[in-house]
Amino acid sequence: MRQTQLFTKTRKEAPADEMAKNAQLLIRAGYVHKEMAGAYDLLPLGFRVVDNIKKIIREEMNALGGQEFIMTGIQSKDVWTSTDRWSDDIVDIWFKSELHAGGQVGFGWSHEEPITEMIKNHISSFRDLPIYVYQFQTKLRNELRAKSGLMRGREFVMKDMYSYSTDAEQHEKFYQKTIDAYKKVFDRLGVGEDTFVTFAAGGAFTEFSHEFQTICEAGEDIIYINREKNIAINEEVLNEKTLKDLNISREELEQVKTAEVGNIFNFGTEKCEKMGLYFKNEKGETIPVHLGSYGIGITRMIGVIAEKFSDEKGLVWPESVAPFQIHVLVLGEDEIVIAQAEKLYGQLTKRNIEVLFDDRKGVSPGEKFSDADLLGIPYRVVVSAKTVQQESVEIKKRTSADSELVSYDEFIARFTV
RNA sequence: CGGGGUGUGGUGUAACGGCUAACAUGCUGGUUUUGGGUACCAGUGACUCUGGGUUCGAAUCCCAGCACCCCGACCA
Repeated sequence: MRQTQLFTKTRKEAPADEMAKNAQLLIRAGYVHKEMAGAYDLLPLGFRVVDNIKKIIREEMNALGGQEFIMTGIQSKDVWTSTDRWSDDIVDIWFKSELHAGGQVGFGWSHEEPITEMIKNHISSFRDLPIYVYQFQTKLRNELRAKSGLMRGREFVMKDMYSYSTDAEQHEKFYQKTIDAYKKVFDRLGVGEDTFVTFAAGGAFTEFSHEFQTICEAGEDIIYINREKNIAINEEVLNEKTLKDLNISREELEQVKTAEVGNIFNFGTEKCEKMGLYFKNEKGETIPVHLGSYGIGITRMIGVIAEKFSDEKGLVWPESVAPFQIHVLVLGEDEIVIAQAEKLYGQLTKRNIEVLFDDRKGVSPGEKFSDADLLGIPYRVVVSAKTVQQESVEIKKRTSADSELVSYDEFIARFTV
């Protein structure tokens, strides 16, 4: 994409009311625009990042046998009264509205109840199970206090997957597979090293749920980890019993601040019993379905990545999520130089390599460099009078201070998969 | 929801209760410059969040509302 066609602009200063580093950088670089507290537009650059994150998750969820679908954002009151979660006294983050035709609707903060209700139409026999479905949904939550930029919003995108299984064993098998798939996802997103499968409060049916917690100063959670034994425990369940169960002592644990980027939860048969989701087994008996839910916060993930991968100059995207792979900068307005840059840009795009081409005229080299640093695209490639003279380009990784001169052919070859 | 703070051109800031609300940045036009936000000239752009009140006079003081930020609580 040509930078002259990109409608967003960079800015030197972040809005004064934005304290969170992730929001400051993302706004300055033009990835997002703030509509109101806890609500951010995804501008073209931010949209591309979200898309890349989705692609990775989609691949891993499909590999698990997940089927992608999408549910509505508005939800009926009845569905939620069956599990007693419609009341504001019980769920305090509801956005609700009245229908002109009469009756109330809620705006989805979760889809556990509606999906289970919908699934009732499709399950009657053990032959119909298991079912794994997932969606990328915009969730609306009337948070008492939005904060930390993209990390706790009132509107955010979440991948939520649900598993419907015949029994505990079938459920457990999938649950474990999902843990592995999630690990792959976070590895691919570049945060695998710092992401821990964490024991957390489990609710009525199970003792623990599992949270995926990524070390992040801007996070809201405190967890205790032991890297060697690969154990992580949320502060909320850290007690003598937990330590004993996990066979670890308090002294072996390191306290870290984290952001919850994923959560997987076993409902057992509780919710399906409440909602009347049963099936007939081989013997013709009527049995409640086992339900599991598995979430990943997509937009929060962007915030976490921005927090973790950035420096004083700007963002530093991992290649897997970067809006573009290469940022080509043309310096000066010498016709030969511009022609060479155009030629390379054409060659790269023809090979489906994602390139942002800084073709702006009348913009000084310094400004282009600063913008490139702020945008944080993994590879910066400079085409200038100097490089053209040597029939080469200058490549610099965003993560490195050094650059190297590379011939045109080698440059193209290097990025051709 | 409890506590604290802040609302001034697009953005960041300034202005004792008193001249036409200042500066930087951005944007427009021009000259200049071309490997780290080049320099200069000329322009552009604000009912000082809203509504009341005090005062001869309010961006400035008071009250209310709204918005935003921070701390806490909350976060199946």
